[in-house]
Amino acid sequence: MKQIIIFIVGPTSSGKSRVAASLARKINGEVVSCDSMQVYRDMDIVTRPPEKDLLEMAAHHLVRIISPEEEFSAALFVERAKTAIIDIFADKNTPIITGGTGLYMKALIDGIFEAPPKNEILRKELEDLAEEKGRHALYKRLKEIDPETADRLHPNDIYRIIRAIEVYSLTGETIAEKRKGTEGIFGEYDCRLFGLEIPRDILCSRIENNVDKMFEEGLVKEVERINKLKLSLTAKKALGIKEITAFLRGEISQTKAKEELKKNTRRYAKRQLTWFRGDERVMWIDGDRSVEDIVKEIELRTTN
RNA sequence: GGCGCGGUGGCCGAGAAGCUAGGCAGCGGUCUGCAAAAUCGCGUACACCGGUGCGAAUCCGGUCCGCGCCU
Repeated sequence: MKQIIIFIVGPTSSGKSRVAASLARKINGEVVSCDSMQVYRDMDIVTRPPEKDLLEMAAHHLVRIISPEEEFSAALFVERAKTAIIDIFADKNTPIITGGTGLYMKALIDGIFEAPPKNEILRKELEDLAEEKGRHALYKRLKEIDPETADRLHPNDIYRIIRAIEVYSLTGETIAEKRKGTEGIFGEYDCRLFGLEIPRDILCSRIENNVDKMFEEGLVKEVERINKLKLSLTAKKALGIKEITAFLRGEISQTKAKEELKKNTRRYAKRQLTWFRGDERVMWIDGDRSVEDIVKEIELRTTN
């Protein structure tokens, strides 16, 4: 019989962390965070890692493990998450993977193909080419080497077009080919995916409250502090940095910065929903009720 | 009460007889090494009622509402 892994997904502010920690305590589980930003240390107001009481409730993995100056990626996540899962099973506990980073989740569950990491020189070259001759020139190039992937991408999606060309240039194998042979942990374990569903208006008001709280806790000071670091490209993308930096530069008012952050967080939540809604394997459960009730339902649905 | 100006999709805003401005917000989607990112798609609205035109958001008359000035 396969070992069970529980996944809890949902948009930001849906209460995943609390549910995960409570569930972990109840069933001898350990939480593995699947979050591209909570891996970073020293920026707790921006990334909002699980609160202290939750960390005390159960063991947590992949939370606050690297410096904001370090780069992170889906592939690095998968590597570390797999290690964590093995360790947890070794302790005879149940892994509870929780988080809102859809790509990381998918990479772990369905696999991520073996390929070298980004190559700055090559990327610069391709970016320059796009600058000079336009995005369509790059798209055309991809179409020649990997028509299958090109068909799946929009000609303006320069970001992925570059990666696709990069992978081919570095390995001589196209993404389309590589994808065929990759598998994640889905077949290896009995994966149970749960999604916390919350009415959009309630979710939005929670998001707004959270942003207000972040300001009260000293968001501005924190961003001022971390801006002195050489933030990695990954860490730099955390919500709040762009907005507060604009305020610190005097480009916008603090009120405006707050509004922008709320808006961008709402949009982020929407994109997360789009991501998880598309996965047929996710069992959606009502997230707008007490943590105990939610935990109970997950437990019930996991045991049979 | 009289005169004038104006009422355009959730908001802002152009157009002044035929050629569905645009922006913002919102909604939906895509996603394989920066993903809290990047990227794509989606709205025929012109206050109301009549009239004149082949044709009216655009012209005419009236009604209502808002603003301003006058008595």
